[in-house]
Amino acid sequence: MKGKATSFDIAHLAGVSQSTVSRALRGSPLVSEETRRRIQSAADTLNYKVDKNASNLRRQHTGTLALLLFEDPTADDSHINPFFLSMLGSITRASAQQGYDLLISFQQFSRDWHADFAGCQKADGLILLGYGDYQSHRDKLEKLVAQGTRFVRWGAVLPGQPGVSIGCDNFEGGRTATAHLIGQGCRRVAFLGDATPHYPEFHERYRGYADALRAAGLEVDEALQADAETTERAGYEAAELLLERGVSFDAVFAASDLIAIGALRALAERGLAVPGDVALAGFDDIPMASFVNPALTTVRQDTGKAGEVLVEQLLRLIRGDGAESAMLPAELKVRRSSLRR
Amino acid sequence: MKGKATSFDIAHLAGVSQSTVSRALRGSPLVSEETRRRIQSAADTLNYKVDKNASNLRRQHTGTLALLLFEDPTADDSHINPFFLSMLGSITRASAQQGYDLLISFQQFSRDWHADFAGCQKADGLILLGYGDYQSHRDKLEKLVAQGTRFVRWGAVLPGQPGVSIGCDNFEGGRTATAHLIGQGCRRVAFLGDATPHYPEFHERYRGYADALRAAGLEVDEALQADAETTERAGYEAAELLLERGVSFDAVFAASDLIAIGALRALAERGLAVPGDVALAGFDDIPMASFVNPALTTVRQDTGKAGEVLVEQLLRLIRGDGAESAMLPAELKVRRSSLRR
DNA sequence: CTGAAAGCGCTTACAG
DNA sequence: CTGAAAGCGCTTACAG
Repeated sequence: MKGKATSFDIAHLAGVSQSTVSRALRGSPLVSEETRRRIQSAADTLNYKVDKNASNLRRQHTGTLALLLFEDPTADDSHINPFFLSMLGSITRASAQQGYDLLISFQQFSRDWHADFAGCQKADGLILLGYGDYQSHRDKLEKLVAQGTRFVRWGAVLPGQPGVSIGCDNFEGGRTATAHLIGQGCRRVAFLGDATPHYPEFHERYRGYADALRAAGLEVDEALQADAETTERAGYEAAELLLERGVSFDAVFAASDLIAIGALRALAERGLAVPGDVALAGFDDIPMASFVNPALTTVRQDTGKAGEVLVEQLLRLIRGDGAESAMLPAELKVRRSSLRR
Repeated sequence: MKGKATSFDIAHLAGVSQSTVSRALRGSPLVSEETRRRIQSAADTLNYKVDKNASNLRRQHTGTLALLLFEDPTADDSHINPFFLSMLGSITRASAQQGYDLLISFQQFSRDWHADFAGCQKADGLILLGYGDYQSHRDKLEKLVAQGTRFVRWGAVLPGQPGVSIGCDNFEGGRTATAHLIGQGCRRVAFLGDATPHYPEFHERYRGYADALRAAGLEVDEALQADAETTERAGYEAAELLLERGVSFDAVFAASDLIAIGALRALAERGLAVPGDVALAGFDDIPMASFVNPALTTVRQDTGKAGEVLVEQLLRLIRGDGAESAMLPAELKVRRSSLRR
């Protein structure tokens, strides 16, 4: 095969000007049916495809969305967090449905990522996904806003945040899960996960947890909380820490399923039965959650819906329609790990 | 902020020509250190980024790789096959490491995908990932080759295939898993999964299965095979079919973990104990495999390695170095689901 | 409805 | 080591 066909080649073949080829192929109503047909068939025989780079350069637009996936550098890098993987799938689908390509890029929190994508014309807009220290994140978000970069982020939805955020109702999720554990007769409910404003999603879950405890007339005991990022290992270690502290507890609410699954292993190794000795609940409803033994009670985040909303709001931003932050419902999924009666 | 800065803006600011700016920023050795510094600092203050579209158009290159993910349209579309998700993660990482962006695109087998990416300058090369009917796939692969499109595919590695294929040693994986089941004392080993050349990966696993049976002096009984695509539901249904046939079996080798997990559920519902009544093994080692109860014996495909090799070979193709098909080792992971003694 | 022409923002021979 | 100029392949006012 010789070099790629251009619009000039097909103009020549169809006996029209190159401008008309361009118009015809972009579906302009200005072109007559007959001309359009001739051009189309010429394009087909030459196997012509519009050059995206040229088209994008001219139109100042890319037709692609970029997904920036942040991973905590301390996470064991063998596997991506399954929750994000699930989001990735749903975002990919949603973009495709809207006719956009999706560019995926892994980023580390520390890096100067905010500059990399803003204005280099790789994408019309950005989707930010990932946990991590929000305080350090925030500056970059503000720069993004200042630069006029279109972006939406997945995360906690709180007042005063820069840009558009989509997230689930972490507070309500935490509250419901904890209330459920209390409803099972538990009185000493531990919380596994970071509980500071640095990690707003976990913090909201923690606030919901504390709220449920107080509503039941129970004390919020700091000795019952242990930090953990979202990995199985961190969950395992946090549970061990709790055990070593010697505080008594009859339930664990983990800020994520991965943490819960790690805790489950730690508890089993100490001979503690779930749910018999300790009732357990997680957060996310990753695919694994229903397969562990016992099946894990958790708060489901609807990743399918999340992807749709993220893409939809980003496209609104791109079109200049104005987008809004939104909070998606979190749904308690009761499984065996928390059923004590 | 006003419109984006161009190379002319920074040329003006640095007091040089636009060509020099371009050279300096691309790291040409022709530019003096001092000039380069001045240009760099001008670029920094104007927050200048090279426009990818323009650069790519001029250089006739994109700096991005496209991943075409094929999903069987009959699969329940709530979740992507976890094995592919894992591959996706590893491919993303590997591309990033090589300085390439990754464009992800879901495709249906039926669609005319082969034309969509070839020559439209969206990507320098293609990675094809997904199961499905190979026969219908094949024509398109041949067209891709004819068009000179650079691509590598994940799949069975067999003689006479168009293009470069990377896959794991499916035959050996199937053989080892089956031999292990036989070693556990099983004599009637069922195979769950399509076993025709239309699905070459499964077919290879089936051939390995049959080989192990014969090597042990056991008969290959067609009544012990049931078709299934890679979903939990299909695995469940295939196991049910087997049960309804009334044939006796004391082990199941499933062509994928998802199939195995579905079978596990079907067996449990009939009151059959795994591994007590039926020993079970799968293929892939998806994250879930170690979390089901009992933990699933399986053949591990090293997705991390797979992504690296795929990207590496594709880049060789792009550079014109010539790439070769390669078969990666498959490793048996023995867990509780197959241990009868 | 169609064509001639400008221009999107770069890269890279060519000339000095 | 640097600059002036051509050109990558389109899209889109402008003129007819």
